[in-house]
Amino acid sequence: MARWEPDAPGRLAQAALDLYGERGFEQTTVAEIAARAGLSERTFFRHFADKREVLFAGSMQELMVAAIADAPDGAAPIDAVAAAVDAAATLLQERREFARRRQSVIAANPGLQERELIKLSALAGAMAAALRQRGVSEPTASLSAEAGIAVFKVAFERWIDAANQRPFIDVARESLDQLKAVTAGR
Amino acid sequence: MARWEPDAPGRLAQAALDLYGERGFEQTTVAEIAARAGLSERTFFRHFADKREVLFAGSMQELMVAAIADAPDGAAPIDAVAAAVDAAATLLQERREFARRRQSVIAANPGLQERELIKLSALAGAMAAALRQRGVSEPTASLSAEAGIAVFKVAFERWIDAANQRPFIDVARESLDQLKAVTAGR
DNA sequence: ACGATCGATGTCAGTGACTGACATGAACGG
DNA sequence: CCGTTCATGTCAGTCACTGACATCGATCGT
Repeated sequence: MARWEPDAPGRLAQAALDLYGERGFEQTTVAEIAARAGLSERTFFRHFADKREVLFAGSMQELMVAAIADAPDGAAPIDAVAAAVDAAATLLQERREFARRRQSVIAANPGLQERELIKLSALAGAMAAALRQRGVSEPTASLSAEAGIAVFKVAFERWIDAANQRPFIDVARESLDQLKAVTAGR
Repeated sequence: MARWEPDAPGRLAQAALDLYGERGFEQTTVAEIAARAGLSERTFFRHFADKREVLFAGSMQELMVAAIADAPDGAAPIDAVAAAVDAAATLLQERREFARRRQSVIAANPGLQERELIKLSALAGAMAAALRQRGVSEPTASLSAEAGIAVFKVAFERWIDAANQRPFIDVARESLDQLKAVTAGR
């Protein structure tokens, strides 16, 4: 028989998202999250570096980096980036309700927004590294990656909006076309 | 005679930058900063929302928003954004040593990087609003602003690098041209 | 001139995030 | 069967941050 209930990190993440949604992020103590997951406060901090990190455990970065690595040899940097955005869009499309709940918690708290931004920044750095791996030089690699993140952010905001039922991938592709138009001076 | 020494926020900011540079951000307590400025810990928190905020008191946002508002009527969104980046570059050029010290402290601490990112994000939001004020519609306004921030970030990193003695404004203009090339598929 | 008010500061006690040190006990390899 | 490992618990401590209340020159109205 197992000594402990399985998947402690998952239970903690679930309890945290629920409580953050019910009472708000600041009104929730780590002790409460741990109690709901049947664990001690100390164990929470063994699985997550801090109270915010529990909302950012995903694996989108690996997915997008892989998409860049797998892009066809002849693809321009911006096209490899577009493939990565497509991959992320597809992943999120499957978890739309989870994404919406999580985003509404983040939108309500500046500290969580900070964490989200640094995650996106790390993602941009990883994408730039993946581009360099393909032989793209700086600053083209960083600018391409940053452009991809900008497109992702704008598209995500439009997609998550309740009134908008279009697939993420469509919104993302449209947003990229619009960025191209903007930087072309139109 | 004045009841207190003048410019409490300025003294606190100076003491904080010095101490963060000497011992590192995490190894510095707010009590130490306040003591060096001849004030109480409580007073620190009356002037700055938290221990990080003391490094982010500048007025670059107003400057860049004004540059967008003042751009010629016929200017394309990306050109108004370019004018804003030029203005910021000129401001920072005059404070190069301060900017370098501050940046080396920020570079050493993820928490400070988070704060910097959310400041840049707020800046992007304000620039987008200034563009909308000029009649630019969404998502063009947001994408133009994000593109400007991406250029600013890349250019700043290259300019602050010790080996690089080129004026910020030159680096910034070159970076914008490179972003244009990237999104054009080159 | 003088009292009422204001505003920047100080003091103090409290909460909660996070950390380090040490203990526990089922599982697992040899 | 025994020693090690590993996920967890317990406990004490530090420090960021907050609310409540006190202080006392400066300032304003009369």
